[in-house]
Amino acid sequence: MLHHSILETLPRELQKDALESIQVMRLPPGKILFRAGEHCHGLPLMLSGGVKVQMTGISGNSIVLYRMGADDICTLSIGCLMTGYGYRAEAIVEDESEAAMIPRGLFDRLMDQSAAFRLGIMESYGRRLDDLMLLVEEVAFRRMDERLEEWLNLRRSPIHITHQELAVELGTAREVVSRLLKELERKGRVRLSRGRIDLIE
Amino acid sequence: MLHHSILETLPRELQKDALESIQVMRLPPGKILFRAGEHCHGLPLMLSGGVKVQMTGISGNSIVLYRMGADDICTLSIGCLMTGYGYRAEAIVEDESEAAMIPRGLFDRLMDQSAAFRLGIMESYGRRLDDLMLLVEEVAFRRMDERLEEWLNLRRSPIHITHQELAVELGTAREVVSRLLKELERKGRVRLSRGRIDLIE
DNA sequence: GTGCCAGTGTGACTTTATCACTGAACTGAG
DNA sequence: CTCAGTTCAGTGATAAAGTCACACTGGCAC
Repeated sequence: MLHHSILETLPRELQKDALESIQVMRLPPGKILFRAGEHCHGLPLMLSGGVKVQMTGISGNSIVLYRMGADDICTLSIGCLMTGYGYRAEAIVEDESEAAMIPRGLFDRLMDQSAAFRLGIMESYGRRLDDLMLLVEEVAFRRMDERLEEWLNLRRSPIHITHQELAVELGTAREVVSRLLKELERKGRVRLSRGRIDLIE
Repeated sequence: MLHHSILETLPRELQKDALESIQVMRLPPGKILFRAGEHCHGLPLMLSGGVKVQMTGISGNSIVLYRMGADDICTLSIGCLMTGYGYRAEAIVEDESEAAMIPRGLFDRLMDQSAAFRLGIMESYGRRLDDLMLLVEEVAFRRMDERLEEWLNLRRSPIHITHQELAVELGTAREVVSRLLKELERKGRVRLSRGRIDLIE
């Protein structure tokens, strides 16, 4: 079902209009929502599921910048939509998701006619900037073993992920993750197996 | 003089209105435009000069996130303005600057009534997200010696800066900067003196 | 001058990144 | 099932970067 809180805020008539011209996309896990360099043809509103946004540097290394979940707005798309530049990052569907595509014309109309819609967009932008600022600090100054433990503790055991994927989450090298995990296993905090991490206690 | 391209785009009548309720601030070097935790009472438009935005992590380390110059918009303020949260970063005036303060009410009105104003705001947001994404990649993956040289080569010799300040620019430790600079001096690329770096050639 | 202090230099050590390689675990074809 | 190919994980060696501790020094205030 098409349900997103930013659409709820619209006046009844505008909402009706909107619901007609919006198409809902079903996104299976692994699907690429957009790639680096691609152009943007609409603003995706996340209805359900989960999508990660990551970027690959010139060095070839990648890092996950943030995630989008139900009721999020793909803020990154707005910039591409307005300036016509291509995406700098890529978005990969993690959990079975649904997203509503708002075409450029409708976006302009909603921005023009609804203060609540504008507020939603601005808030979303603000949160995203905040996320990225925190990430910069994290990457620049925090210790990798702390960040790894924190990341693990935010999940529910067992965690299905390869060391390489975990390295991309943290923006480091696979070997570093392997060594730190091995250290945690020695301390009895985790149990390791291929593509899987079990948290202990 | 109050001149900012986003104001130029306004329809004549709105522009007249705007110019009346906007107050211009003179900002001497060293002045703090806003501090972390402070609340925001308007959107600053940069008319001239230069301001750096930096953030201090829990660790106490700081890093420069980006700079604002003439004709820029302090995008970071919009989020604070709309959500009411405090700033996460601080803004420090570097060169003698002027900024126009757009109060909340006027901002809302401009967003409501001018598509060009909205476009300007969105573009500014997009650029800022882009900047931060590039910074994340830079901090996570690039070598410090390269980043240092690049930073130096973007300035005009002599550069008046302490090693500590340069460390904040790059998000690293003072000792690292000192050692890398010493290495550059040994290679004959720079000449070092207290609070000053001369580029050679 | 003398004392003070921000700024700088450097050794010792830890943490993280990179490179190179090994072996183990899974997959699919036959 | 067996074998070959591929992905994933472990690890040593080495280099780069971060941390801690402390010595030195240039310039300003008195």
